[in-house]
Amino acid sequence: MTVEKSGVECPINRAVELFNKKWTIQLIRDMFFGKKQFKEFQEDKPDLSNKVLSQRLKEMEAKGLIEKRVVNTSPVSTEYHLTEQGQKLNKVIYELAIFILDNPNYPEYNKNNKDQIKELFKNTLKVNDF
Amino acid sequence: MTVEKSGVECPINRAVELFNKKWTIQLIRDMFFGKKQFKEFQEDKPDLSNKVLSQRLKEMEAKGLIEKRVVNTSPVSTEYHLTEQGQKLNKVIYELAIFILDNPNYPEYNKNNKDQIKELFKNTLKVNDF
DNA sequence: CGGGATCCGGATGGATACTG
DNA sequence: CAGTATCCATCCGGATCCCG
Repeated sequence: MTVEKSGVECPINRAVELFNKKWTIQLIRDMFFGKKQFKEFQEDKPDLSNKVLSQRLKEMEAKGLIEKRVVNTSPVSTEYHLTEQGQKLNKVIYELAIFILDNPNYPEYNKNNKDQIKELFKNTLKVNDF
Repeated sequence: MTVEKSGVECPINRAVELFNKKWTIQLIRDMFFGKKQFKEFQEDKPDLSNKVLSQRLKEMEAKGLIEKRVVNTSPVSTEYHLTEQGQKLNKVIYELAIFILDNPNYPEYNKNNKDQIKELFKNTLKVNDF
């Protein structure tokens, strides 16, 4: 690629480093959709173990995508939020969704639900705001 | 998520199924940047083995992202191209690149090279065409 | 050149049990 | 609720050799 010749890594390689661990993308999506607590992230993911979830959250925090807030100590209450940087992933998530929704290989998305889901993503991700 | 309640999978889950595997994103990027041959994909990836590359190409073909063209039989010459669907990933790739380039955590991209790389991606991915 | 077959190691992640 | 500690299965992928 031309990028390498200028002496820097291709940004796509950097991006892959950030997102190729399992569950990472879904966790970011979940935070856009309002999930904050450790347990919430596991609700619709029966095979996301404590260990892996804990690892992912730490990694994402170390990479500056999310931040951890200890809200209360007894009972323990912790919240995870997207950082300002993390929120800039809204367009990536949106384009991923659009790619699938507009893909004829996924007929489960039809005229009955497609536009609704698009609107849901568009509003939730605030695609036009940033 | 609200999506699940409408009876369909979240499109992000579907997207993750497509791109989870190692090298997939880079291979798609490479094809946007003109690479076509088996060997070309390995050039800047010293640890992408024949086996894994072969697997990835087959998977991507099965998923309708790329197509295989046997150009010549002796000597063997095969080309891999993005399908019409695959080409619609241009915006996903673009947004991934932009996210990294505009991220202050990657100071290797500075005023000297950032705009150049952005232009390169914008032109190569033809972001405004589709 | 474009792969297939085998072999094998390390990394990843899931299950379970336990703790503050 | 939010994790930690262990154990274990699997899977993924790299190396090597081989073939048309």
